[in-house]
Amino acid sequence: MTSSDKTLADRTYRQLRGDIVNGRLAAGSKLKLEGLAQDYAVGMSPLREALARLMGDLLVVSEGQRGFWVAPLSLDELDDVSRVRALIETEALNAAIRNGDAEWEHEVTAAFEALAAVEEHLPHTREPLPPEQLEIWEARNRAFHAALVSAAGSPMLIKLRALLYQQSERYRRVSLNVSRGWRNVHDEHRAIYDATMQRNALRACRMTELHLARTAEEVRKAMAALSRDDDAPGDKA
Amino acid sequence: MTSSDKTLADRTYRQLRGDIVNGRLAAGSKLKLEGLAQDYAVGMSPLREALARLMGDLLVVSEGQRGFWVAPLSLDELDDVSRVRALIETEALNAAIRNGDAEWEHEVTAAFEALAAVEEHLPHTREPLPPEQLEIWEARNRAFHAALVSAAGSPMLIKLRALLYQQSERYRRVSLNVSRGWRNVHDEHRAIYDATMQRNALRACRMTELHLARTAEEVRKAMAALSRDDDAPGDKA
DNA sequence: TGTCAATCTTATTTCGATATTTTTTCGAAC
DNA sequence: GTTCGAAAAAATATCGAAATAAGATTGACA
Repeated sequence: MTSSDKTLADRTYRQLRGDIVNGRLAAGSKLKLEGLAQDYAVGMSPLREALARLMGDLLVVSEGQRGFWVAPLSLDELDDVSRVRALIETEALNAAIRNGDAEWEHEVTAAFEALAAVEEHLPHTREPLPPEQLEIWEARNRAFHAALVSAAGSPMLIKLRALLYQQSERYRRVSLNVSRGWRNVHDEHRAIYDATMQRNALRACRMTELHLARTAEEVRKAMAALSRDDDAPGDKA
Repeated sequence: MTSSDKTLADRTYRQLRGDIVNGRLAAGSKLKLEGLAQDYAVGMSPLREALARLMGDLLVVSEGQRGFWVAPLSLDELDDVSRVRALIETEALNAAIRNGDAEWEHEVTAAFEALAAVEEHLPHTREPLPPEQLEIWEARNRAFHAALVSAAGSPMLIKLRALLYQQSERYRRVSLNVSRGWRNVHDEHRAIYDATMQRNALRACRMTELHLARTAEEVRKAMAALSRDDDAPGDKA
């Protein structure tokens, strides 16, 4: 859509990726090729190509002659992803604080202010965020975290960080659908931003770890609640 | 071939991956689809699927309607990959030393001894290793490093480690074709092994870092020599 | 020398044929 | 009457080949 969609396979890859990350395609569900080909209006070849690429992003799994599934989510994997993400993200942030120049500071500031504009009047109530505002917040949150590490000077670190961020985002979306309102995520972002601008790498990394750990904890609660609901689905059969 | 080749796309993926990692398909070279389809005796569909998956492994790059290339190698990327690999690998080794049980110790020991059996009568001369012995050494080196971290208890860490190992292997293969004989790589492996068995995580990680840094240094020299040769290819035009 | 158009090469995609897995049906045994 | 298993049927994944469309190249013309 927005960026380089030179081929149908490209476009389909991006669409599928979005639909998996935001949960429109449920975790663990079977991806029936014929249905997908219809929904996305493509033939088998570009579709399979897109799915093959998504395997590399750890968003899709496949089994021999049996087809493709959306990669499942689990509490164990949530822990795993969160911990590895903290490792990568702090390493990258540390490097960025060492290497970042004035332009980087400017970009981080712009990203932070854009994010702050959304976060400052976030509902403290327990009503769920309207979908389109959620999309805006997701986009700016992603942009802020990406901007922070953009000066790390390590393409590999940045690639891995993006991979792990995307994994985390899948989990986070689960919790946002169940969430009892927003914790003070904005304060956490501000703490990271301030420490970064002061070039206090140690503090910036600690704040990042805290931020990731709290997010993971929130997701963990939401997922635990969900799986309890699955076990005891109430009255309706 | 050996493992799960349930589909043609699978087999082609593995074959291509091997041919890229061991350098049979040169870094940066164009992957002409028709030619590959002939060489690997497959149609377009499985071939493209395999290439799409290789993009996720960072072994292949593609550009819009222009096709596929073997991902290029560069000195900058070598540094980048080596550093990130050290980060991931030490983190994983540290966790493995914390978590590893007796079975893990046994597996590591078996892998080390298999590797040692090859390394102990490695030529100290400057003759290049015969290809089939090189393959054996590569396989056992890979198995040893994989065994070390296998008890890390973090699937994600292990996945990323495998990705980075594969990247490093591409670079290492370059240097082995130019190499002036083997440095005492066996002593380095033994040092890592001994520290690991003593559950001395700090020392094991330091030895690993040293091992990776030395390997990277060797590759760097080889690549620098190669690119000098490219610039001044001698008499022949 | 630069630009445009015709042509050729190559990547991309569609579509239909084939092979595999899953489900259903039917029958026999317990 | 129920359970188990085999065989047929349906659904689905995989693959190859031909059609399409995009990009690169060449050569004529200005």
